[in-house]
Amino acid sequence: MREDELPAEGSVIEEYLANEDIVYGATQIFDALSDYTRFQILSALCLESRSVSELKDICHVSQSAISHQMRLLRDRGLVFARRDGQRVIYSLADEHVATLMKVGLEHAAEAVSGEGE
Amino acid sequence: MREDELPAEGSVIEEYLANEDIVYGATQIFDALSDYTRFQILSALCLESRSVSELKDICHVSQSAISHQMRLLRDRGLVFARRDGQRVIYSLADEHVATLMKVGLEHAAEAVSGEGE
DNA sequence: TGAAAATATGAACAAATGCTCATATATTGG
DNA sequence: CCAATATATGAGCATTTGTTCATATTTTCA
Repeated sequence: MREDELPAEGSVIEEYLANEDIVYGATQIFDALSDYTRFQILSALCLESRSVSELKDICHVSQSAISHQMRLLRDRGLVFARRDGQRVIYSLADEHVATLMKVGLEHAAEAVSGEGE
Repeated sequence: MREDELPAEGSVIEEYLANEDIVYGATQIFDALSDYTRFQILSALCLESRSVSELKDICHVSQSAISHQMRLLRDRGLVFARRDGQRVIYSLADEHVATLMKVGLEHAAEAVSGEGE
């Protein structure tokens, strides 16, 4: 089916919701974004690629903690690593991440500003 | 500042990222979407409002499990409850949720279809 | 009023999570 | 080759999480 042809009935989203693997996969990317450290890592990588030690400075956690988190993010296909001498440079591997973070931040910004209502 | 006036420099997103409360709030909404049961609940509520027992049937978990999850979602402002006789009807309270789920599902759908590469 | 139906809540518990600490591995320059 | 630097990994641990079980609360209807 060509991309500009819309299905006669039912939405693509509902098709996705009916697929257990896809739903589970969706929860996995949200899980990746649900931890403060990982969110900081991914937001830093949205702007530019970074080494482990740079990420450690940005997130104010130990080198080991960063490495453990990078493994998780690598395993889930959200970042990829490339070696540059002694350093390992991580980059964002998924274009959806930036979109998600943007919407999540907008949600939170509204919630924070509208706190005293 | 009027909404259609853009700031002279820097992006809104970077402003949000500099605000700890906003970043934490963002991780909280992702956390809500990171559990399979909660994701099912919220996706059901995207389509229409539902009672606890309806959600229990949709998610195949106990009534108690649903109630506990609804409390969490209520506390985070993602759903609101209205009583209708013996039933309590839950509705989606946040328009960002649907957007996030859509992007998350699209991400997962690509990951699933592109598994054998 | 009292039983039935729907929902909420608290305690308890197993599983998952994110960190630290110690140590292993990899790369570079002298 | 060796020391220094950067990163990865495994074990251990405290905390968090999602569920179940039992029970409380709320509402309706006979």
